[in-house]
Amino acid sequence: MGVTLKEVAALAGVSRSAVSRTFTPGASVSAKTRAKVEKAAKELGYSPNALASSLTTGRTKLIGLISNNFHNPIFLEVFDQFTRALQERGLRPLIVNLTDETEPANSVRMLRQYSVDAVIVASSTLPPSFAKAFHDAGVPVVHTFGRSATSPEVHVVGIDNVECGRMAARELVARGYASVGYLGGPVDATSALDRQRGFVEEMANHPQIPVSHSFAGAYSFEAGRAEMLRLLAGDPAQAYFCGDDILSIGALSALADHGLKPGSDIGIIGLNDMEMSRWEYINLTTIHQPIKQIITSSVDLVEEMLKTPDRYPEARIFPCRVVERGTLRPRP
Amino acid sequence: MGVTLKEVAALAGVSRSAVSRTFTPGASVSAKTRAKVEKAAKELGYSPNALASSLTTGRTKLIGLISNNFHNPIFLEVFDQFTRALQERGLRPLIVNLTDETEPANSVRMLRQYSVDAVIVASSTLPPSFAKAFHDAGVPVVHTFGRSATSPEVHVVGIDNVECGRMAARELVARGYASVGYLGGPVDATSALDRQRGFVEEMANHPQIPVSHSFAGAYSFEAGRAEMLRLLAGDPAQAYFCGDDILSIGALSALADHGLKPGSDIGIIGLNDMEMSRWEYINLTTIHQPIKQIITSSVDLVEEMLKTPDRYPEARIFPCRVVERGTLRPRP
DNA sequence: AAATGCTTTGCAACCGATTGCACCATTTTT
DNA sequence: AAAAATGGTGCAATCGGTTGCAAAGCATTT
Repeated sequence: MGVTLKEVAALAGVSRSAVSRTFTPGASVSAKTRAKVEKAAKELGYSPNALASSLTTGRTKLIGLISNNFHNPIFLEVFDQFTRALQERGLRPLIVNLTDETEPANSVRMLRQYSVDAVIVASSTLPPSFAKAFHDAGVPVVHTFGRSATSPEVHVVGIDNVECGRMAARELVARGYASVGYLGGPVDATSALDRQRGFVEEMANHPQIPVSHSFAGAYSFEAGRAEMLRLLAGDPAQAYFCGDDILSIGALSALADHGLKPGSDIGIIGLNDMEMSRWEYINLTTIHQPIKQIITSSVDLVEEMLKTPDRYPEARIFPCRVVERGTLRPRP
Repeated sequence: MGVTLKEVAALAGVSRSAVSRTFTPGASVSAKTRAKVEKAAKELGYSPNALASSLTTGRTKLIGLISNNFHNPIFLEVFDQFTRALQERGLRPLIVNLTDETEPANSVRMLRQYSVDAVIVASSTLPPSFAKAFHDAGVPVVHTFGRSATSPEVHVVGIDNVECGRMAARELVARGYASVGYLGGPVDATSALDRQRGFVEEMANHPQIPVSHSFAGAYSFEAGRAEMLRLLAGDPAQAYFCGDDILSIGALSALADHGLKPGSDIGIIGLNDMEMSRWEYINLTTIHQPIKQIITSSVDLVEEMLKTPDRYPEARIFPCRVVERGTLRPRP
C-alpha cells in the first residue's frame, strides 16, 4: 500500500536512520543528505506512518473526545471548536459517542487499545467518576464542562455553575418577578444540580418570593418543552431559569402553544448563549458561557499534560455574564 | 504504560504466539491455554494494542470522517448517526473538520499517515474531485450526500437531488402559487446545483409561472436569512424552495421580521426534515431525506469495501418524500 | 602533522503485535 | 500396533518506524 522508509532510503542511497531523522524535527542530519532524502521522498510520495512511529515514541497524537450530548445544538459548536483546536496543534480527535447502549467501561478499554495520548470528556452529564476512570488508568484526562469542585481529582475546565445559578436568581429578582422557578437539566447532571444550588442560595435572600423546582429528562428541546407544558398545566411561576438554552427554547415553544408571550407573560432566562439563541425570532435572554475560550483552554491543557504528565490537577473556571435579549421583562 | 503481550505470555507460561492467538478470533488455541492466557490477561489488565497489530494486519479500523458543515444543525444528527453506526461495527471515526484554513491536500496526507482503512466524505459542499483524491490514493472512499451521477467515479450514497428539485416544483405548482423562486445553497455545492436543475426542469412545464433564482453563501441560518431579507427588499415570489432546512429556517426568520406569515403570505418548502423542522413553532413543510438509512448504508458500504477493496463503484440513492407541515398553503 | 572536538552516519536492537512454517503430541484409521 | 491425520504450539521473521551507540568524517587547534 504505502511507500515505506526503506524504499526511500534505497532510492536516496542512505540508511533508514537518515530518512527517519530527516522527518524528525530536531534530529541531526546534514543539509546534503536531507536534500537527497527529501527529493527521494517527494518522488515516491512518501509520508511517514504515524502509527508505526507511535510504537517506539509512545505518542500517537490521538486524543479521545468523549461526549453524549448529540441532541443539544450547542454541541455542534463544541465539536467544531474542539476539532479545529486539536487539528491546529497536530492532534487528532478520536470520537466516542456515549449512547445509552454503550458500556462506559468498553470505551475506556477501546481508547486504551488505540493508545490515545489523552482523553477529553466533554459533557456535564457524565459523572466525575467517569473522567476519573481514565485518570486512574494512567491516561491524562481533562473534563470539559465538568464540575468545578474546589478539590478536583482530574483537570476540569468550565464555568462556576453555582455562581451562574446565583446570577440567574439575581437577574430574575432585579426584574421584579414575584415567583420564580428552576427548570433544570437531568437530575444526575452535576451542572443541573450546581445551578440549582446557586439559584436556591441566592433566592434564600428573598424569602418573600416563592421558588419552585423541576428537572427535565435531558438537555434537549423535547424535554424542555414537555416539562414546561407540564408546568403550564398547573400553576406556573412568573419566570424560569432554565438549565440551558436548548431547554429554554423548548420552554419557549411550550409558551407559544399557550399563546403566552415570553418576557411579559412568563420570563425565561437560559444558559450557554449558543448561536441559535441569537436568532432573531428566538432572541433568548441567557447567561453567556465562553465556549471558545473554554475549549481552547482545554486543548492547551491537554498539550501541557502531554509534556508534564503528572501535573497537579487544576480547575480552570471562566466567568459568565448575562446577555440581555427579549425573554425577560425590563428592569423596573 | 500498558501491559504487553510478552508480560501476559510470561505470566501464563506460554509463548507470545499463544497469547496473540487467544485474542485473534478464529485462531487455533486449545481450551486449556486459552484459559491460562485469559486468566493472566485479566490479572494484568491486558488489552491488545490495536495500533501495533495494525502494523502486520494492515487494518487499523480507523475510518476518516470528513466534513465541513459545522454550522448546519442537521450535522449534529449526521455525526450522531455516523459515530454510532461506526462504533457498533467496531470501527473508529477519525474526524477531520475541513475549515477554510485547512488545505484539503493536508487532510489527505494526514489520513494516510494514520493509515485509515477508509474515508467517508460527508458533505455535499465538497467537490466530487475531493472524494476522488482519496480514491486515487488507493484509499476506499464513500461520498455520503454526494452527487448521484449516473457514472460515479467513487461510491456515492445519498438522494437524487435533481428529482427533489422536481418534487419541490410540483408541490409549489399544486398549491397554486403564481410565482416561485429557488433559494439555493452555495453556488459551488453540487446539491445546490442539482436541486436547482430539477426545479427548473419541472417548472418548464408551467411556463406561465415566473421562476427566480438565488443562492445563499452557505448552508446556514445567517445565509438563508440574509438572502431572504434581500429578496423581500425587492419583489419576492409567492413561494420559495429553499436549499435545505436551515436555509428555510433562516428565511422564516426574515419573513417574521417583515410580519409575513409563512404559508399564507409566502410559502416555504425546505429539504432534509431535520429534528428542528418538527419543532412546533417552526413547523416547516419540507422534503424528508432518510438520513439514518443513508448513513447506515454508507457504513455498510464501507464495511463491504474493506472486504472487497476494488468493488465496482455504485451509487445508492434513497427516495425522499414531502412532509406536510405549516409553511405551504393547502392544496386548493 | 598530530591531536582534539564536533557533527554526521549507519548498525542493530527494539516498540507490540501477527503469522508461515516446522515440530510435537494426540487421536483416528487401518 | 503401526501409520496417518489432526490440532496445538513455539520459533523466528516481519510490519514501519526510532534511537543509543560507536565509528567515520571533517574542521579546527596546537
